[in-house]
Amino acid sequence: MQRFAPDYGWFGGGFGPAPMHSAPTTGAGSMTPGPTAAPVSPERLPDGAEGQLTSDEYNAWRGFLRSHQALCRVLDEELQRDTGVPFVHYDVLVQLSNAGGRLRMRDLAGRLLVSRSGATRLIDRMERDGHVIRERCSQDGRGQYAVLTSEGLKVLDRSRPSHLRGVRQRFLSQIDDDQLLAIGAAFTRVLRELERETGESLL
Amino acid sequence: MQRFAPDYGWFGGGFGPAPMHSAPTTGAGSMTPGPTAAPVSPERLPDGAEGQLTSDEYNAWRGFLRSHQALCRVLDEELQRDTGVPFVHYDVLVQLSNAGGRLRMRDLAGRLLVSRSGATRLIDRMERDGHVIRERCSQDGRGQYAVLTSEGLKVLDRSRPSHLRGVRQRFLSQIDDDQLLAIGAAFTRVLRELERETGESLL
DNA sequence: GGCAAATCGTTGCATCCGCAATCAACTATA
DNA sequence: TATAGTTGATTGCGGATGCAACGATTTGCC
Repeated sequence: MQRFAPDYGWFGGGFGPAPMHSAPTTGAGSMTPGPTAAPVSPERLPDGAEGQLTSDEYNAWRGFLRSHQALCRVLDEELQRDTGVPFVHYDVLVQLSNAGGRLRMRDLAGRLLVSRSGATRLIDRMERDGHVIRERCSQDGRGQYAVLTSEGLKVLDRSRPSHLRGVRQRFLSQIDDDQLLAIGAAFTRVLRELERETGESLL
Repeated sequence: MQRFAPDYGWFGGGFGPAPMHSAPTTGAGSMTPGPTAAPVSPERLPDGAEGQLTSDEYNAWRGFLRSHQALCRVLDEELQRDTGVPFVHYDVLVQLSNAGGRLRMRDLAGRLLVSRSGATRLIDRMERDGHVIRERCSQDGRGQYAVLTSEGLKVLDRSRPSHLRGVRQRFLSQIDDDQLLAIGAAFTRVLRELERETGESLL
């Protein structure tokens, strides 16, 4: 299962000439796929402005993408198995708890980084589960609060330790203190840049 | 739009006593939500084994989660706008290109970290777009290859520069060289740990 | 060789999500 | 105060995904 080029094709010119491919209509089929893949020189800096990634850049970016996928899947499975709560619901419980128990739908959507309709449906489900209830907003007749129920809080308290253990084992304990600081600072800057670009508040 | 406690409630004991909440059946409604949120002491180490996060840990973990959400959304929008290709399709094109132009469905699913049915549907769509075709596998009668078409390769080449520019601007250029190395190394370890746990190959 | 078990890709089904449209309620301006 | 424009939440709809089940094929074992 060796994989020479660490895929994503983002640095080092990939495979030299250009891979053969069959026309969309008929596949010629005389291809010998793997063995002649050009070995890639590491640390090749971006050529012009057109953008290849150095191997360090590549590692960071692809590691970021794939770690997130794999990590979230595993954590979600674990959470569901242990407490029956999906990762997204857990996130809602935490946000509500941190906000003092209640949050306008709009603000909840903002903190979760989901659309408004997404938040509506999410709270629908969690209301069915008895973990939140809706309450009309007295100041603004259009508004709805999502309110954490005692059942919801119990579920949060019950699932937090195991979830945090999972996060520690798979993420935090793989990272030494310097890296932790570096990562925290880097992501803060990333979010700040995205805030600047989109106008949304992300921090 | 101030937000005192950096939400996710993962360090520092959150709000002291326990937030009031109404019973699921009837919301009493006499809550004064925000202002008395207990100020949080930063850098409080995990108390026992039950797991709170230090603020550094919290920053890294939450930054990781939120950056990914925000970043992928923006990059996907940009990619779709510029070239009509969704981020997922781009990933497929890259994987195929790196593999020399063709990949068994199973391997493609593995590299994309999606389910097999997910890969099937994905290739269905991309085949409709003319970016890939299917080819039977001669060695294994069960197998199918997803094969990059010349059209697909053209699309990849056309979208790569702009996409990479976006990745640079929003991610790589927010990170200095030390941080880049730290992040790359950290994620590699994270993936290795997940490989150990799940048995799948992720690197 | 022959049969059981495993693997590959696909499909039905259910779930979840975002966009656009909608209705209700608030705000600003004349 | 009247009216237009904005904002909040919900709903219909289509798209994308995973799980379980299925048929086809290969592999392992006797």
